[in-house]
Formats: sequence, structure tokens, C-alpha cells
Amino acid sequence: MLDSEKPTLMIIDGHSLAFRAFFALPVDSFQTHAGQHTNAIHGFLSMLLSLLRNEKPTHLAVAFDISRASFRTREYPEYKGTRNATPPEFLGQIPLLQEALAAMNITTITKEDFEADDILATLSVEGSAAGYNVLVVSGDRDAIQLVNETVTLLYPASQGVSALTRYDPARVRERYGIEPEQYPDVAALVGETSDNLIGISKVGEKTAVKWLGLYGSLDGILEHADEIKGVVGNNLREQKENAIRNRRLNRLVTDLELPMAVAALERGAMDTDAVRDIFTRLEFKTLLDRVLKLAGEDPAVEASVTVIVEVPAVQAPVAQDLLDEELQSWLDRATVTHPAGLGLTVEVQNGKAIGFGLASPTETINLPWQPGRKDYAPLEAWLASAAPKIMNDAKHQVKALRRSGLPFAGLAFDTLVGAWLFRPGGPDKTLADLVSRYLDETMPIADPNQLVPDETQQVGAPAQAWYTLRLFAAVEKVLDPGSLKLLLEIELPTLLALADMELAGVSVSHEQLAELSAELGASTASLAAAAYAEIGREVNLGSPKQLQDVLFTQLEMPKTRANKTGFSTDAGALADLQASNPHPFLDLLLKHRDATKLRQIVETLDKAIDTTGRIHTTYVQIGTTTGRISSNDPNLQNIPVRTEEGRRIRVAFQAGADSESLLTADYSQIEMRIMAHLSEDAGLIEAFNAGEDLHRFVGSRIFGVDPADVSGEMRSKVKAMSYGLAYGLSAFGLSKQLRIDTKEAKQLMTDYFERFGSVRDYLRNVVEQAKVDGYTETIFGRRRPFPDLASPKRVLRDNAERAALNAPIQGSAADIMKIAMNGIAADLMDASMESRMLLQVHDELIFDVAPGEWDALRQVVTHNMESAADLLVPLTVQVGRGANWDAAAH
DNA sequence: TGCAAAACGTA
DNA sequence: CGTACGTTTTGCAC
Repeated sequence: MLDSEKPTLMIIDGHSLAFRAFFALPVDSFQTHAGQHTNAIHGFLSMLLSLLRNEKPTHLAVAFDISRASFRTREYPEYKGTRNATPPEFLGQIPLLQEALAAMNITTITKEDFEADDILATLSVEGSAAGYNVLVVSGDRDAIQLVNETVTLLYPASQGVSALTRYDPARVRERYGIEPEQYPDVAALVGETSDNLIGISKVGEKTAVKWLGLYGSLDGILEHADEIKGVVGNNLREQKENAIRNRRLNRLVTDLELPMAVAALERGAMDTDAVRDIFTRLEFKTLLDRVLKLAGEDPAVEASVTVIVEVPAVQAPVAQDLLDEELQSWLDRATVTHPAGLGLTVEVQNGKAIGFGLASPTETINLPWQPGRKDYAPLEAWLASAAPKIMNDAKHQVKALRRSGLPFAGLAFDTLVGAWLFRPGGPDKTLADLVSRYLDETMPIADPNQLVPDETQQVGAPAQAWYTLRLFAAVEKVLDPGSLKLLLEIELPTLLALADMELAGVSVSHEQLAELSAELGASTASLAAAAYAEIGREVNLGSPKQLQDVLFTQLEMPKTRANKTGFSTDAGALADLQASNPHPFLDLLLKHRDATKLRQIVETLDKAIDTTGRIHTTYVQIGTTTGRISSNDPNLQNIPVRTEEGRRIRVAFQAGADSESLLTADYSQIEMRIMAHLSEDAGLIEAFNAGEDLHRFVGSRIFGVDPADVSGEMRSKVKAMSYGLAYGLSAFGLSKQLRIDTKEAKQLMTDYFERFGSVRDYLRNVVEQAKVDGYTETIFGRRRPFPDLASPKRVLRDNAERAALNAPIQGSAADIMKIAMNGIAADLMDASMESRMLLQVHDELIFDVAPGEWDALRQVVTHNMESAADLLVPLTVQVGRGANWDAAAH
């Protein structure tokens, strides 16, 4: 029997979902004239109706608890003992809900001495055995253990208002990293606050999952408890009774004797009079309409039920379904009639393309897609052609096309990136945001009060494409010519390059990370133990609040810099304390911080490795205000490099299986070179043209000595000064960083500007000009608005001034790197090279070098990076080669 | 569950 | 009292 032919049994935990609905909906808005609160009933029924429509269960039951007392509370009186008293507004809603369900001819089940969960468990086992597809709907995590190939859990995603998440075994694995049946073992170890079940101290989800991975089950873990090291190991051995008790209590009963068999739960006709009666008493008007329409089972009528959202003033044209010749002739006509481009939205699911929406100003086309379709040949030809495509947030759609083996060319505009160029740092992140801002319309979105999203209310791909096309005109209009050029010539090619980099990913060794993690885990444990010994007690070293208590109360150390929660315990503050009040605890704490931080990074990276051994970050092209790209999920732009230990992480980033090595290429001192270019400072330009070490050269000028006589100390002072300049550093800040007094710092700045006066003039001028224009501009015309420069508030204005003087420098560097990347991507393509650009870290690029391509790649990379901009000083690039990222550094 | 704050990694 | 980011953890409010 096919799955789709099997009957579907839906079992709902009435109490947990009604309770969630109670907190999700405002109490005051749901009240009868008689004063009865109804928000829980309304929320529950609304969700139920959506579920009935979307899931179409053939069999249905709702289980309720009878009271808080059950065999579990008899066994362990503290069970659920911490729960607060039921809110008075909730009282009385359950009986009314049950009455409504009865009227709808829906079976409700209770069982003396057991919880609703146990009923769910029993029915799901019986249903599976009897050949049903089973849907369990519950807001209680314990229900996760019920999930298997035939049982799916629908669990409220957040706060019980927006959506239900479908947990099938794959999703449980993805979310928790365990098999569904292992969930109670995790819960037993971790504990469950809401049930007043105390777990093992210091054991969280991460640790529990790790142990389960090692030993398979709670029993396995307890058998090997002696092998587990460190504080957690001790805790486990000392508190194992907790876990055993928790496991006993969270095991759901699957063999209850219930008053009816699963087959008896088949849905029957509603008693529409009774439904009318109870819904009227509850004063549910729209819900009554919905439930009666559902009872009528008239598909035409049912479809009309969903029109609850406000109809926008302007509506997208109804989408047409076209195939073969019709599609071809539509495309032929539309591309000619609308030479500026057509709107395109790729519908993406699980990273693959599953459909397309096309739009002209007056028509939209809907094209569901699956691999191997022949009737969309015209679409594929159009996608592959240079015919202009207007998209919104194209990057992930382009990735989906590539993953689906579809061609793509002709990206002519990205409304999201365009809007970002207009307002970098603005709040607009989605198509709906842009529609609201630039079209002043409300794009219909799913009713947020509905527990189950209803696709019929969503704007589909064709309508999205249509909105995108209209946004194109609006966004293009607000962009100045420079920004428009930037978008077309720099950002759009970069978007495509980033898509390919994300798809490529970078090879990372799980073995090396695991080894590193184990080592770091051991050292954090011993450092923590040593730190505890120093102060005679155990505190959470990760809690600044608890550390404050240790440092300033127990050890009576002098107060550090203040912050919002008291006094700073950051590395700088601790170093100051160590200088004035040496104490072994401080050193141990700092080392512990280092180790835990590194381990955290290692763990995050390890988890991000895919089945092919690679990590795929996501670059956010609109992620910054300056023009830089940001990276997340995971962030590969902040991998440690400054310490020996940290660099071991970079060793794990290695050449891919098909590559001969990695190549790294970075700009040397690009921001200082841009500063030299923009300020036209003769001294600084000479410094770069001299080919001498920059800081040594500058130091010799400032301190009036030969370059050869510049000491290490002099050089580092000059270096800090130079870099600080671009950030708006003050004498005070400089003194703080160099640990010299303010007077000396001030003198250093004076001497610096005496020799490099144009730099000071330039920095002043940037801010002055920005005050006049209201924005700053990079070498390539990237603008950043600065409304706060006119603020009467000192702090705001000062902050804006520093950001303004930095923006053209950081932003120009970003422009240059993007231009270089685009050139490299084009050259790799033109020469049909196999080497791949993998990572960008602001001024550095990392590549997989295909066998035999080293020389060619080095040439392509260096040439494009060095010639990306024509400045008054040369752009120089350092290239390195190695089997891993660390070795490839120079 | 969601948020702010602190801390810290990078250029 | 130095720019630009993203992630994790803690502690607290809802």
C-alpha cells in the first residue's frame, strides 16, 4: 500500500496545545459578554480547523489529562511540583473546549491515573501497528520519543502562534543529533525544569548528545560512567540516580487499556446544530463559518474560507500555467515587449528549485518544476540566455538553480541588494519589507494568528516575481547613477561569485577538530578545577555576574571599568587587575576563557561539516553598512589566527580531495594604502613607494631616526597609531591600548600629524564633507548616509563622526576586493580552470588549487587583485601555498 | 521562548 | 573614550 493510500490517524494533546494557545493569544481579546475567557478555546479550534483542512486525517482523537495527579506523582511527589497555579482565566476553558469537540463529533479521551501523553503513546503504537500514518500533535517535548517512520510529530515552533514544525526521524536527527527513541535519555540526563525533574549538573543537551553518540543509550552511559573524565564525569557518577529516576518517569506508557480501538476514531459527521449552539455561546463567528464550511465538504466553498486577509489595493495578476509552445511564445513576446527584464522568483525547497514564478508588468506565470521535465525547455533556454532577469535576493535562488542542474545567466537587478545600496544598514530584509517601503503596499502574508500556515494565503512565486518587477522600477529610481553602476558592475557579479563559493565550501578535517576539541576539553576541566581550588568554591566561570562576586567581594579586588551589570571582567580588565593585584585565579580564569572559547569555535565548526567533509558558510552581501560582506552559519571570517593554539584550527582547513593545495592571497595594508591614496599625503605615498616596511618607515620619520634604528617598541607604537587613525582613535584610546600615559599618546599623535599632515587634513575633510552631503562615498561611489552627524546629542554625533571617517576607507577596500573577486571568477571561467575560490576574509582570499593549475591560478589571482584599482600607491598581494590554511599563510 | 548584555573571535 | 561584523553563554522577563 502506498503511504498516500494509508488512513491517517491524528492524535492531539488537548491540554498542552490549549495551554499554549492560552499564552499565544491575548486574554482580553477573547471574552464572551458573560465574561467567560475563550482565548485558549479559540486558538485551539483555529489550529484544529487548519490541521483538518491541511492534513485531512481520516481518524482523530484529542486526549486530555484528568488532573495533575497520576502514577508519576504518586511515585515522585515532586513531579511537576514547580508548576505555577493555573491562571484563573484558563479555568473553565477546557470543559467548554471538550463540549465544542463533542459537537464536532471528535472523540476526546482521558484515563484515570495517566497523562494525555500516555494516551498519545498508546494510540500512536496501536495506529502504527494497524497500518495508519500517525500524526501526533503535542506541545510536550516528551512526544519526540514517539516519532518513527510512520509517526510524525507536529510541534509548535515558537510560542504556539506561528507554525507547527514537522518532526519526522530525519528532522529529529537534524535538530537534536539523536534518534527519536533516544530523546528520553537526553531529557533524563539534562533534566526538565518544567516537570521539576533535576538532571545531572553541568550536563546540557550538547553533553548528553555527545555521550549518547559514544555509548548509545543511558544504560550504556551509566555502564561506562567510570570512563567519563572531569567534573561532569564526577557529577554523573554522583547524581546518576536522578537520571535513572527521570528516565523512569519520562517513559511513556504504550499499552494503556483504552475504551475504544483506533478504528473507532474514524471521523463522522458533525452535529451542526450542536456546533452552532456551542460556537454561538462562545461568540465565535468566523470560526463558526469555518467549521460549517468544513462540515459542508464543498471544495468550492471550502476554498473561499481562506479569504480572511485583507485584500491589497493592488493585486498581482492571476498566474497562468503554460507549457511547451505556449510558454515559448509567451517568453518570446514578453522579452521583446519588456526589454528591461522580467521578474523571476525561484521557489526553493531544501536548497533545490521546485518551481518558478515569472512576471511581466501585467501577467504572471506559474511553473512547478521537477528534474527531468521536458515541457519547460523554453524556460531553460530563457534561464540560460542573456535575457535580463529581475530578482529579489537572488543568491540563494541562484544556488538552488545550480544545485538543480539548471543554467542561469542574465541577472539584471537584485532589488534587495539595490535597496541595501540605497540604505545600507536599513531594516529592510525581505521582499515584504521592500514592498511596504518602496511601493507603500502590504504584501499578503500568512495570517500570523493561525497555528498552521496556510499556503493558500501566501504569496506564491509568480506574485513575488511580480512584486519584484515593480520594486525594480522603484528602487532603480531612488538610486543615484553611481550606486546603480556599483550594483550592476560590482555587486551583481559578486553575488554570483559568492553563490559559487558557498556551494563549493571548504574542506575541514573532522578528525583534527575532534582531537583538538578533546584536548581543549581536558584543559578547560583542569583549569577550572585549579581555579576553583584557588577560591575554595565552584562558580560558573562563564558568568560575569558570578565572577564579579568572586573578584570584588570575595577577593576584594579594586573595581574595574563599569558596565551595565556592574564591573567589567573582560580580558583587558583582568589584565589590569593582574598587574595591580596579582592572583593565580586571574591567570587561570583567562586561560580557561581562551580554552573554552576555542573549544566552542571548534565544536561549532565540527557540527557544520557536511557529509562530503566540507563546510559551507553563507555570505551576507547586505550584511554591513560599509560594503563589506559578512559570513555566518558558520562565520568563517573570524577563525582564530593570533595565537598558536588558535592556528591549530586553521590547520584543519585543508585542500580538498581533488586539489593539490590551498592558495591564500591577501592584500598587504590595503586600508593604509587607501588612506595614502585618498589623502594624497606625500610622506605616506613615499612610504609605500619606497618598498620599505611601512611601520618602520613611518617610525623613522616620526622619531627622527634611520629606518634601521627603529626599535620594536617604536614600530608597534607607530603601527597602532596608523591603524587607529582609520578608526577615529583618540589620544586617550591610544594611551589605553599602548599602556602609555595620555600625554605621551598625545605627543605621538602630534608628531605623526606633523610628518603626515595631509592625513589629518583628509580625515577632517571627510567628516566635514559628510556633514554637508549627509553621506560619505568610497572611491567607487558607494554611499553611506550619516544622519547622526547633525545630531545635537554629543555621543551620537561623535560616534557618527568616527564611523564616517572610517567608512570610505573600509568601504573602498571592500569595493576593491569585490572587483578583484569578480575578475578572478571571470578568468577562472574563461580559462575553464578547475581551481575554485572558496573563502573571502575581507582582505584575503582562499582557493582550492586544482592539480597543475598553481602557476596559472597564482597569476590570475595576483593580477586581478593588484589591478583591481589604480591608486597613487601600488596594491601589493602576498600569496601563500600549503596543504592547509595555516601552512598556506606566509 | 525570547531578549539584552557581556565576552571575544576576525579584518 | 577605535571601525566593521557573528556567535555563544548567562540571566532575566514573558
